[in-house]
Amino acid sequence: MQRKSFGNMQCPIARSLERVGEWWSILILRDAFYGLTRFDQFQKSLDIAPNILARRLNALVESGLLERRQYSEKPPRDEYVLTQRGRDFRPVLWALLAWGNKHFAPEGPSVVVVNSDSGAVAEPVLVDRSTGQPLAEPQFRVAPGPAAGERIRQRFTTTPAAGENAR
Amino acid sequence: MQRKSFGNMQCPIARSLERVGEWWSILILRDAFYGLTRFDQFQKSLDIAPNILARRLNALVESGLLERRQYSEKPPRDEYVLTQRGRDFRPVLWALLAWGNKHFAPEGPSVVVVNSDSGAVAEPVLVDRSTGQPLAEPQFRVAPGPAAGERIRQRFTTTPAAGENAR
DNA sequence: CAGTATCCTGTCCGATACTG
DNA sequence: CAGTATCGGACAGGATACTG
Repeated sequence: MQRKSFGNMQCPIARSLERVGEWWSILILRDAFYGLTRFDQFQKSLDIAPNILARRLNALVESGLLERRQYSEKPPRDEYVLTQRGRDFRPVLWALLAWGNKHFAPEGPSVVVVNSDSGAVAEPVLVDRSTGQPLAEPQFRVAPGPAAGERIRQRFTTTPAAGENAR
Repeated sequence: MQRKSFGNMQCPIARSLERVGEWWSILILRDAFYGLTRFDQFQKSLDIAPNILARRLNALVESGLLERRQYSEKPPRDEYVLTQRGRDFRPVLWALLAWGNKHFAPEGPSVVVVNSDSGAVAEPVLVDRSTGQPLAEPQFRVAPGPAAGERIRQRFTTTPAAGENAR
């Protein structure tokens, strides 16, 4: 990890982890989605050391997930807002939320996704956009894409359970 | 993180991160979904030090994501297979995959989700199971659930953009 | 208020050697 | 093959003090 390339960097999952692999990064994004934008809002919310917060915030800006925006000039003040790339991260967050609720909340969920109008609790499911089918196995699986290099292609031809899941 | 509680541990996202917060954990799960089960398969695939692999594998077993299963007795041999809890993690992985493909694959995707039968490339979208509506803002938002404690409840009443997203 | 500058610690991780 | 045992390095993260 860190800068050492990390397995096969062609893998989109590994690439994603390059940007949000640290704990705080994801929690900061969670709070950004919640509407927090200012340094000290994050700090209070997360109870994180200021230097660490600054470091993670900078990393997120460099990765293009957050954008620094000056909201005051007299005393120069910056706020951090989600970019499109950052906003696109929400499904990951909500998938994580759904998984956590299902498996690590014996007392019931403390945070849920709801319909803003009706207030009805939503149950997040991953589906294929065009067909609407739930993305479950064995109906769906991962496969090499058009830009797959040799290394990735091999994984799908030489390994024991190519396409099948471990049972 | 580590054992220091980590912000608000009632948050399902934080709880999830407790189990899969480390880089290798997620990559190991990715490979487990791919069908790998044996120690040295993971090691070769990930190019990870054996002691680290053992550590992460044990953590995953302790968290109930993987299950150790003896597949040979003469020489005792264990393999690691996904539990139900582990299999439920797939949406997170695929959301991560979709996000990586969209934002960090200028040359096009190297790995995609496909329909096993037709081979058609699927586009993962998070929707509400009962209504089928895409889980996007501002139609949907997070809200305190039935088991929300005081601290969580406060976040949704006292902060600037309760329910709204940063624009 | 929004950070920066230091110093320190924990531990994640890498490399290597060894074993049933 | 499936790990365990050690040693060391890098860095995330914590605590604290300071500044425009």
